[in-house]
Amino acid sequence: MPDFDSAFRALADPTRRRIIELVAHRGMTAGDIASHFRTTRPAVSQHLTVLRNAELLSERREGRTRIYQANPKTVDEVVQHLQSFWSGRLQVLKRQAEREERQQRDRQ
Amino acid sequence: MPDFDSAFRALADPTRRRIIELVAHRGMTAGDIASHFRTTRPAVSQHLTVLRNAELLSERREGRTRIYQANPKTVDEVVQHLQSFWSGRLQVLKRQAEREERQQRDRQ
DNA sequence: ACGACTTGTAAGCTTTGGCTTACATAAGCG
DNA sequence: CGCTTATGTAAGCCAAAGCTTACAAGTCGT
Repeated sequence: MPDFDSAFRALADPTRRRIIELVAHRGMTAGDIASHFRTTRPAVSQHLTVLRNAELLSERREGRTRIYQANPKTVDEVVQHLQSFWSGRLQVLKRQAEREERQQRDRQ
Repeated sequence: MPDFDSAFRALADPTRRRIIELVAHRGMTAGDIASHFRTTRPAVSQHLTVLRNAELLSERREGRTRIYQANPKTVDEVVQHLQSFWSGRLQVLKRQAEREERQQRDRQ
């Protein structure tokens, strides 16, 4: 079970979100990931630490490189948690909002 | 279309996430919301501003009160965006991870 | 053992973020 | 018109976060 607090905090940074997208499909080495950004390599390394602590990425060592890959289970749980905010009322409220929007449009 | 950056940043704070849960079902006045927290009312008011700017809440004025309610459309879009990180590979990777976990368990 | 390569960590700086107190604004009520 | 109620805004403070440079720690090849 992930810590939602650290997960949401990790997702707050745009660089970290881009990192997750990068390694969603396949694993990549730390240096390879860093090369996709303008910031320095240590900065990216720190982002990787944050993402790993949030269990959004998994790390495996291979020779002298470290390979990072997204941890789909955690992201999935974050999505589930976000959806549970609405506890099934999402659809209801959405329809309600659309209805109100329609009424407002029709009034004009 | 919401600004994902401000939305994710808004969700990074635990108090703000609790606020969203509070007003997911029904609208509540600013003071009513603030009474659910230990922090001062102005602090909560600032959180409400952040959430409104991220379009996660909608505000309507009623007399001398302001009523806040979650904006399901934006939350929904954030969820969609998170899921799109995986572009359909979520299930694949999840099964893969579970398979690896099983293998690792069986090895012990 | 040595040198190059890959990566993480420490220290320090600057910006951002959240909190508090004090003040401003605006609506309702007598 | 004052007075109260409901709320937002401004100023200032402190902690957290992100960046950079410098350094440490493994790993591979010769």
